[in-house]
Amino acid sequence: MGLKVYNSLTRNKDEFEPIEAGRVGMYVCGPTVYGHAHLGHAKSYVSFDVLARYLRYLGYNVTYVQNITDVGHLTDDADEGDDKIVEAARKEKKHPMALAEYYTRSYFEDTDKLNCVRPDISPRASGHITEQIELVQTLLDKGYAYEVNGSVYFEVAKFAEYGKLSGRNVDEMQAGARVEVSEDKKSPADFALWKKAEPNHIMQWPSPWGRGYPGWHLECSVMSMKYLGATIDIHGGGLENQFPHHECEIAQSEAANGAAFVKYWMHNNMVTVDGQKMGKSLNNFITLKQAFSGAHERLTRGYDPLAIRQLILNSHYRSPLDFSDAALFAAQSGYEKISEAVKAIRKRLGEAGEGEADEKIVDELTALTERFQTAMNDDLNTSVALSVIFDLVRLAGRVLEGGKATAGTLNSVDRLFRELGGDVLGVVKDEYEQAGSGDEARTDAVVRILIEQRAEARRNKFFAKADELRDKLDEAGVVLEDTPDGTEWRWK
RNA sequence: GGCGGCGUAGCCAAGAGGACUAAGGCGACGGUUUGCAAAACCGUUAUUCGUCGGUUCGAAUCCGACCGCCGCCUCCA
Repeated sequence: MGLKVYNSLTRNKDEFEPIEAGRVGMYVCGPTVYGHAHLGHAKSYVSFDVLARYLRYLGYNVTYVQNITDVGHLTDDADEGDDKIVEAARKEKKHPMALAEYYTRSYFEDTDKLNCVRPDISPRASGHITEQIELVQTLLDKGYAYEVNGSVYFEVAKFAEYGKLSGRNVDEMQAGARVEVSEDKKSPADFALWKKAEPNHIMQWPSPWGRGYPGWHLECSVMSMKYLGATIDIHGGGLENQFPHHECEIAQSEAANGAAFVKYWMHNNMVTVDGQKMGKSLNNFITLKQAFSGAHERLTRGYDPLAIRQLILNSHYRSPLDFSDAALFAAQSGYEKISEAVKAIRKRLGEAGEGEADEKIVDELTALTERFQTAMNDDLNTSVALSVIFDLVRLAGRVLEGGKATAGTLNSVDRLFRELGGDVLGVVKDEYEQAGSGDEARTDAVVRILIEQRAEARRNKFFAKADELRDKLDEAGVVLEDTPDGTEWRWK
């Protein structure tokens, strides 16, 4: 059985078949860089990162494009209001491009920590103004758009299929919508392709219709077309962008090209914090940097970025995910459990003698791999895939327990951790930091002196003294573990 | 007002008509191990899937009503 993905367009789990055999072009809506990325971004980027990783695991040659929106995203979807970047730049007293650059770097910093593989291309909207103007001109030439006072709008009435993705009927929507209608538009549903810029507007470019800037929806059409062709395999993004953003992309692209825009539309569900929508006004808005450091009043501690990644993968990408301190804490424990198992296997691997892999173990590993693939093939059921990793952890524990596992067996276990846990899910690292460099080495030396003191006390059966040392180290954040090979320590 | 989703153990979360007397994680508890711990391993922890009805030989899974929660249609991934 091959991969099936839920296609928002067909509202069905469709068999995945790329347009061109062996190659996949995927485009995912990226950040508007006017602030630090938050937990909501993380769910989207991690979800699609796993999709790209799994497609590669299956052997596809994937080209992953994700835009960086640095112009054109207005604070108001009724095509009024200011550009988000410009507004934020004004507040931070920076040039808009400096602000965009700052938050673009911040975005990559955070997604790198989440172990998201970088997109192959991260095109900037501001770098594709020429192409955007060309698309607007094409739409005008074909009669799908009209110009009013230096702005150009897409005439939704001309595109009969408008609404096919989101299942909305434009006429029915008008009644209760609170969208204020611009006087320039023929219909409230029409959307801006190009906006006229006032003379003092910082970001503006010359165009056939005067100086202005592109509408937000335009960039995704233009950049996906430019790098992936008129029809792409997968377009991903957050559910909240299904309407109007993606609907508008379809209208522009298909009207201009006369060809289907996207074969598989995939949408990830939203994030809540403590059961409520995350919003700046609710005081539950948590950025990734805050989640990593713990600098937020809703959090009791900082969390490992990969623990956050694991929490995201613990539920399905199409299910809503609630971030709470308790959920993060549980994910952190679970993440550490996996890490410790991988480290233990690799440590033993360094000491194990040569030997073929145990056939029984190999059979079990094969069964686990099959379960993993079946789960992932079913619209990326990462929750079950992750449970397979935990079964692998238990298997690893059993393998180590006997003390006489061969290098072959240990290698097989480690390889599965690397392929499934690492390459696909991204929660197992290739290398784990080892104590032994810089400050860590000095700390290690000091802790070892205390460990030796305790060992001395234990040898002499002064257990009270030994326990006191252990308790005090614990208070200082150092946990001791007595193993057959001596005492190890780690940070609490 | 229009559209959509969800409600599974103390918590997080899979499962979507019969292999379910319901995965996995966290937590808790018991055992092995330990001087005692920690870690690891083994085991226990939902006779039941919001409530009430219906369809069916069979329902957590389908249908209906009701209750509760959440989201989109404004900013937001």
